[in-house]
Amino acid sequence: MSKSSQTGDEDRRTGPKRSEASRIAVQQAAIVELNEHGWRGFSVDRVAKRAKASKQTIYKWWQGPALLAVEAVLDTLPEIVEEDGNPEFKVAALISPLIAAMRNGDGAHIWRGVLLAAADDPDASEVFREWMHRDIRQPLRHVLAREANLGHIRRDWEIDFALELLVGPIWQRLLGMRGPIPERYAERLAESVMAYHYKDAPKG
Amino acid sequence: MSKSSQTGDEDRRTGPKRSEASRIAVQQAAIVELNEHGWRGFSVDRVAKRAKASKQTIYKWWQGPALLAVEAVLDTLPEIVEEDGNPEFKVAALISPLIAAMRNGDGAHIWRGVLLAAADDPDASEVFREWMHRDIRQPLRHVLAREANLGHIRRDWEIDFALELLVGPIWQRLLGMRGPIPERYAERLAESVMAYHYKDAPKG
Amino acid sequence: MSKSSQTGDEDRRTGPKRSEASRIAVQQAAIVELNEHGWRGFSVDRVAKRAKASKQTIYKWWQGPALLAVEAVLDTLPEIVEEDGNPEFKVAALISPLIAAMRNGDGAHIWRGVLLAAADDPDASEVFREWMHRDIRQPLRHVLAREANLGHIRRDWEIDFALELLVGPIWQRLLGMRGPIPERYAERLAESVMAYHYKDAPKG
Amino acid sequence: MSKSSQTGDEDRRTGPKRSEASRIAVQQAAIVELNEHGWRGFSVDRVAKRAKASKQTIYKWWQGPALLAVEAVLDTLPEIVEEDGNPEFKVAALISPLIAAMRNGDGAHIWRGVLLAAADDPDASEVFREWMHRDIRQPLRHVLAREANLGHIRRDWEIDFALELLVGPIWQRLLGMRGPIPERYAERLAESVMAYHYKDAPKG
DNA sequence: AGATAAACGAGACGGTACGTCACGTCTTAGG
DNA sequence: CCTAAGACGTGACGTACCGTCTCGTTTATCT
Repeated sequence: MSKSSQTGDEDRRTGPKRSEASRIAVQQAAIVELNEHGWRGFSVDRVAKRAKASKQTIYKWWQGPALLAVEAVLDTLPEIVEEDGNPEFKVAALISPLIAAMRNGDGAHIWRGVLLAAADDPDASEVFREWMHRDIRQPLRHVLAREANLGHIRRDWEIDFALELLVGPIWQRLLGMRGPIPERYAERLAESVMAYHYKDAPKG
Repeated sequence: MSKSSQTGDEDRRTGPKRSEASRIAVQQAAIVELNEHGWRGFSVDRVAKRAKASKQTIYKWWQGPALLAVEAVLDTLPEIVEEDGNPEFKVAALISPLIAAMRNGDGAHIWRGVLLAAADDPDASEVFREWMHRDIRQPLRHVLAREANLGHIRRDWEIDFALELLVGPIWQRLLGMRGPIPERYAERLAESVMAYHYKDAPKG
Repeated sequence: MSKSSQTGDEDRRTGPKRSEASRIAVQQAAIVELNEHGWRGFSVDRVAKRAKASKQTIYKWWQGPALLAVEAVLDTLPEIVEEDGNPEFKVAALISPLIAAMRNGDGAHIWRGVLLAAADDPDASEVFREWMHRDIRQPLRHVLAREANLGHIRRDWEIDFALELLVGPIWQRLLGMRGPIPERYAERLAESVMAYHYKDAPKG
Repeated sequence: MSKSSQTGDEDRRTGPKRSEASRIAVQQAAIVELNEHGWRGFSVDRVAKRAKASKQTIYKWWQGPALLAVEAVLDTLPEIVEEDGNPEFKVAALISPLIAAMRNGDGAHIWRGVLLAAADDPDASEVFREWMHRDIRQPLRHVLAREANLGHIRRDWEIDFALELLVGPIWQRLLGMRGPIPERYAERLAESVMAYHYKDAPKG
């Protein structure tokens, strides 16, 4: 669960705790709504009605529709696991859960919504950026740093560019949205990142 | 000017013509509004008020806020010009007007709005996609096809992937939006496309 | 035809005359529209479209929708004819064309619209009032003045009250509008006027 | 208060009640607007602005501008009180609150608006008709029925006609609207009703 | 026979209001 | 104190009509 949906304080003393049932109902409803109406038609009122929750409760735990949508979907991603293999494979592994999610039925539609929600709202954007930083950029830096021939890729802007090469094309796919995501898409993106960086690598 | 804001028929015989002054006022107002309030706060009412136009007129010529925003900005892009030079340079030239626009003052903010507007609405998305197809994908295909070592890049999905590698990272930049777009960005994207495709190229 | 739809000047020198065909088409269309949509939904745009006339033409000859509606209907009333008979009969004759019109198919609906149109707009109201003055109040005054026993009914407010007794109930019918106008309605109204005034008459 | 502005259910259990302050502010604003702009210029937007209420709230409790106007004014009428005296006086008493309201400053203007609003809209018309039925027609029937010499006035259409004689002239006054309502107007109308019906009465 | 001018169809335009929808805040009552 | 239910002010949506205006065509009368 992301930060903003946590209580944060541990010394709360009285009254009932936050209802987990309510949280789950709201997030599930949010995903269904995002799928059925897209980000454009996403509405807190409808989520509340569907989840049989009150708007007050939603606004208490989420700052607004954008954060609600973004967190609801991000919370469904699996934990990141360190994979073994050659660096290309490791890089591909960073985005393959994302790509798997998008291939899964309405996944593309939903993730499109997330992207838009994140872009619409500064706070949601921040949450999204943090997720990407933690779950993709950080591991990516590790892989690149440890890889013998790419040890020279260290500076922030270099990592940023690698990240852009890795995930940017996914957004283009998502926004253009023609047909399903092809096979081996993650692998090809990883190859592209590698190809760009190896060209500067010291030959050996 | 994009398709939907043209009359299309040349044999209309009577009645006043579409007011060019009104069209320009509306599109300029739209850009200002997009800059000041972002896509989230973009409102036809305000555009109308600022342009001293009536909502009815706007809705007559544009289907809604999304198309209004997208066209207003796309119409400001310069015509595409064929450039000379090596293939990498030619590819970079395809996106450098876009990148130049984004570097220009509020450009990034505005283009972010365009991207969101296009993603929010199917029709705006279509207009945006057509623009990209015509102004970027088509020339890209030409460059790749003529380039000796890349003549094997022919199939649609190959072009699509090259396109994704070329523009995807820009969207990631735009959505993440930290700091300005670095120097030689277009060139680096072009290099990345080339690096990926040359790796499959028959060695010569 | 009422005043405002006449040209008024005889020294026009050049150009075509007012098109009678257009005038008729517009007035007929107006009546149909008044019937189909009531006064609430009466729209110059639709009248113009139905009559294949241009709005400009309509606004040239009529000041606005209210006058258009009122005149269109008033122009369908027959000329007033002096009738013979006892005073009660003569009084009834003053309103029987009106009542006949209201009984005629959609007449009630249409006249309801006229009443509303007249009340909505000062100019239309004036036209309506003039019609009533000329076609009902004036003849009514004559009848009352000539009738032996009612010669004492002379002052303006007395005539006005008689007029109110005579036509007021019709408006109440029109606004309440339950069921058709009963038989002998005009006669009963005339009786009521007489009954009220005879009670003050010098016995003889 | 009229029917449509009541909640109707008494077993609602949770949530805020309807705000009485808002209801009052809206109805008062409605009356002021009706007075200043007449029915023609009556606009929900302006009422909302003046009452510092939201359009949504207004549309929640009133079906539209017509019902808003009609109810706002009808709600200002005093309760009906049974009066003592001869039948003529009793009949006059039925309409004297109405006539008093019309004499009161801008009353005529406002009531004119009510009449038009009621005529413009079927639902408003129904509310108006119900009010008239309950507050005028019903008591009128009682008075006529109990009066020795008029016991023969029983059938619906007879009552209806009496009602038309009684209130119709008021509408004619309201629509023609020249000068103030004269003195003893209610009494004269009552006399007229009586005069008409006594003429058929069995001589005693 | 032009030239002149008005009438006319079509319809674009700036406005204002309509009736609906969503946001985010606030109020009430139940657990 | 958390929650469901939902009323409320704010403001945008997309549509309809008003009354003015500009086009280009079609008559009539005047030179």
